[in-house]
Formats: sequence, C-alpha cells, structure tokens
Amino acid sequence: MSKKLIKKEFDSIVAEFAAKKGAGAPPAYSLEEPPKGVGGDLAANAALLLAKTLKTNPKTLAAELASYIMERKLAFIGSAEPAGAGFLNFTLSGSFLSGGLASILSERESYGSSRGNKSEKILIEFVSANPTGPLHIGHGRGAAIGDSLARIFSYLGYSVTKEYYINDVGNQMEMLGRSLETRFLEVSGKKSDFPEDGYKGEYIKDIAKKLLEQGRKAECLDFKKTALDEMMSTIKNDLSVFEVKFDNWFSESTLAVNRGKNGRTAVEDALEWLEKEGLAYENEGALWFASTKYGDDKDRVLRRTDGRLTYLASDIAYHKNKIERGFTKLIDLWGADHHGYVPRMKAAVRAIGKDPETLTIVLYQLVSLVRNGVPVTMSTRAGEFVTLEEVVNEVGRDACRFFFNLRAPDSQLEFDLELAKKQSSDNPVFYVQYVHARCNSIFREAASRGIKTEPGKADLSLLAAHEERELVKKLIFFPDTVEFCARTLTPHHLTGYLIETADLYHRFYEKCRVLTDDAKLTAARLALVEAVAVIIREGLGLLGVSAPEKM
RNA sequence: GGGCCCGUAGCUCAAUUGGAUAGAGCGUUUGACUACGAAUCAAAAGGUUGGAGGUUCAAUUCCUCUCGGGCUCGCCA
Repeated sequence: MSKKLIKKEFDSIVAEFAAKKGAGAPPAYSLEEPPKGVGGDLAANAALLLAKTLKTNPKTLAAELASYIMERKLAFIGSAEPAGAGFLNFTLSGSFLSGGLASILSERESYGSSRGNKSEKILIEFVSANPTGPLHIGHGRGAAIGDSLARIFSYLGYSVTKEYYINDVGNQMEMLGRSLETRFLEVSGKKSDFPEDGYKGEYIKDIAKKLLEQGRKAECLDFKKTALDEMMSTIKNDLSVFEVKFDNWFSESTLAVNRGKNGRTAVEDALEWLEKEGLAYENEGALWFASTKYGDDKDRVLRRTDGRLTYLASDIAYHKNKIERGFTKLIDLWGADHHGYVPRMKAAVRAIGKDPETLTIVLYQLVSLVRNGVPVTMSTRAGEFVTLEEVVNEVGRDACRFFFNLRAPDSQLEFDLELAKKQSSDNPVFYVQYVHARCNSIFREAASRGIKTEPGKADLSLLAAHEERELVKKLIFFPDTVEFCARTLTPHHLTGYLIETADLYHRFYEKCRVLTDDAKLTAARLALVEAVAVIIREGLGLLGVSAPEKM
C-alpha cells in the first residue's frame, strides 16, 4: 500500500470530519513525512487548512481530528495525535508494515508497478543529436534522463515509445558530405581545400581512411549518404553501450524529402494547412508562422526568401505527425541552450489544435566535466570534445547513468570523473550497488550454513527494531517515489531515494545481525534483506544501472 | 538591452511543488573490525537559503525590485 492509497483512506475520513464540522468542501490537504525528531510516520495538514475556512483554532481542531480518527480504529494506524501548529501526526501499525513488506516479497520485481491500463499514449523524444559527429557528454545526460523517464512511465503502466529524430536534411548534411569528401581526397594524397565551416573532428578522417582502405573510389561514392550512415552507426553504437534503446529512428527526410501520392512532402502539406488556417502568411518574400497568436514574442520564418524551408517547418510537420500517430502526450528533451525554441513549439502545438500541455519540453542544463579540477570545454565544430564513449570507457556505464540522474535536470551538473571512478562510499553509485552485493553476500553465507530462506513463512512482526522499522517504511513507499518522478519528470529523486535506502540498510546491517541462533528472527531478517535486494534492483533498473551480486 | 535557468554549509547538491527544528555526500575533527563484506558505521563542527520588500497560520518554494553566474536572442540546426 502506497502513500497514495493511505491518502485515499484518509480522504473519506477527513471529508466526514469536515462535513460534521460544517465546512463546505474538504480541504486540499497533503500527506507528508514529518521532519526528523518529530514523532509519527506521516503527517496531514488537514486541520491546518480546515481551521482557516472554519475560522477556528487549528491546534484544537487537530486534536479533535486525532480523536475522531482513533475512534474509528483503522487497521493501518497505530496512533494519531496533534502536533506543531496544527498538524495531525500518526504512526503506522505493525500489521500495516508487515503487510507491506509481505507484498514486496510476493510481488517481487513488479511491486508498485501497474499493468498497461493507462489511457495516455506517451511519445518521448530525446537525444536527437545531429548526425554530424559522435555523441558528447551532454547528449549522455539527455539519454540518461530520457531513458529513465521512459522506464519509469512504462513501469507505471503507460504505453511509451522512445524516439530519436534524425536531422538528415539541410546545410549541415551538405557540409558533412563535403567534409568527408575533402578528407578522402587528402588521405588519397590529392590536394583539396577543407571547407571553412567543415567538421574538423578526427572521426571524419577516420571514416575517410576506412573508405580508402576498402579501395573505394571518389567518383563512386555518395559522400553525404556515406557520412550520414557512418555517423548514425556510431551514434547507435554509443547508445547501445549506454543501454539506451530507441523504438523508432525517425528521419526528417521522410517529412521533408519523401513525396506522398499528391506529389508533395509532409512539410509542404503542413505549410499549406497552416496557410489555410490563417496561421501562416507571406511577407517580404518569405513565409511566416504567426506564432505570436499563441504567445511567442515574434513570428517565425517557415520558408526563406530563397525558397528553402526552415528547421521549424519540419518540426511543425514532425509534431503534427506525432499527434496523428495517436500519441496523447508528447515529451521532448532538449539541451537548455535550445530553450528559446520552446514558445514557438508550444505555439505550433496550439496551432495544430491541441492543448499546449500535450507537449512537455524538459530542458536539461549542460554538463561540465571536471578532470583534475580543470574544466573540459566542448565544441563539435572545433572537433575537440569529450565524447560519451570516452567517458563511458573511463568510468563505466553504471556510474555515468547514475551521475547524470543525480541532479535535477534544470540544475547544471558537474561531473567529476575521478569521483565516478572511486570504489568507495564517496561514490554514490557504488554505495548503492554495495547494498545489493551485501544482501547477496548474506544469502551466500546463509546457504553455506544450510539456512533456508523462505520469506513467505517468516514472522515479519519480529522486525521491531527502530532500524528495521525505518527500513521497512522506506521500502514500502518506493512506488510513491517512482510516481513522483513521473509526475514531475525528474528522475533524480530516484537516485536520492536509493541513496537514502542504502543508508538505512547499512545502519540496519550494523545494528541488527541477520544470521543468529534465533531461527525465527533470522528468517524475518532474511526476508527483510530479500525485500531490500528486490527494491534496489527495481530502482537501479529504472535508472539503467546494474545491481551486481558481487563487486 | 529582452527572454529562460540557477544562486542553499568550505565544496558538489537535496528539500516530497507552500509545511514543523532547511537535509545528504565530500572535506575537517573524534571514535568502532575476534561472527553475515570496515567498499561500512557512530558522533561533532559547519547556515541571516545572494540582498531588500510583499502575499499568509506557514516562504528555499509564490509576487515585485535588486545583485551575481550560465544559456539564449538568425530567413542556422
């Protein structure tokens, strides 16, 4: 039973109480964990809010509510009492905690998850890096956040599709092709002038060398296509090493180049439709999107005076396409440097006729990489950047994914390579993984001593020590954390939860010996350890981080 | 100059979206290995939440102003 379900039980009691007191509607109160040092497992601020509408003293009202609740003799409540300015604090009963723990042990990895019965169909688009170079560390953060969000939503029973949008149209593709062509001529020993705005990275030279070794001839090569294919295969490889798998790879060219039965592209269709709706107009030889009608601060160009279409034109067609594919919730993850683009994209969604809330854009701030205290700069054009592959090779996928989800997306992240490599409690990912290894170490020891682990038969009411109680509570409320991550689109609360759980487990481990002469107590504690291992596995799994049995 | 994000302990960051005495880790100081992994734990010190107003029972959170940092302001993507 999660906090959400407890609240539901509470709601009806609070509503009855409010009605009895003559208040119109019950207050929109919340259920929270009281601060440390204050008694009680959970606290409700219902009396505080009710006192306002009733214009009475919140403290006495909280006391009345407490005794009203105690009279009801609810199974999940141990005791209830007023506290502070007018809070209602209550403890959870031992039977409730045992029951919750038993649920974890019987439902195992599906504890807290729900089967796909949510009506929302979610499309989450992330990374979508231009195929002009390998992924860098910033893309890694987007990949980690996006993939974890996708895992969290599907865990909660939503239908989720992960999509990567490939910008394979436009100037940058021409430039990529020309960059490869000149590099190829160079390695072939021919003179060539490298384009001023070309992609200078070593990776282009590497492709050129590879082509030369394969005995390819310049006149038989489509440099643009070859470069694109090579770049995409590099990107796909980087992502797969990172344990990020996309359901769809969506090419811009299918919208901007491919023609339908009417002989026109999807982008052209979208523009015509906008004009018909009166949302696009010609001015000074260009076609403009009237985004100011929907809150943007100026109108935006869709078709340049030279006739070429802008990125925005494709993007409108793309998001229209997403909606036409039946997705009811669109989530885009963008690097924060694209934030200026948000209002026009929101405007586009409104133009399409949808609530702008249909599209949520999660902006994540940039990652600054620190190596020996020296910040590493990133610039694709200059070709000197730290690639995701390099960082993954150095610190490992687990540390990367955990660190990228350690901070709120809208907070800048300092990634310390040395810390991520450390194998000690300084390093949060090892600290959490160590819990899982320690659990399994106990199982191995138990097995070697011939102790059977039968969590289903254990008497969980024996787990009465303070450390045990705190740990059980934490485990039971795991689904609330996951749900909160989904609601606020911030997976970093999950890493926080895991660190806190790890902390409680290590404390329990110090204080409560698991394998003792007391067979019943041993069984109960083994069951608790089992539940810890389950939740740690679940939590790390949602982050795409492994849970090793030995380290 | 306009817009967006951030500003919290020496450092890196949280704070359940308006709740109670603002919490973790690192670092510092002091302790704990003869049984399940010391890759751990216990304890201490460390704060005018950049500043000034305002809203209310309650503000790190919301509003206004202000200072500092990052990003962004193209018929580039």
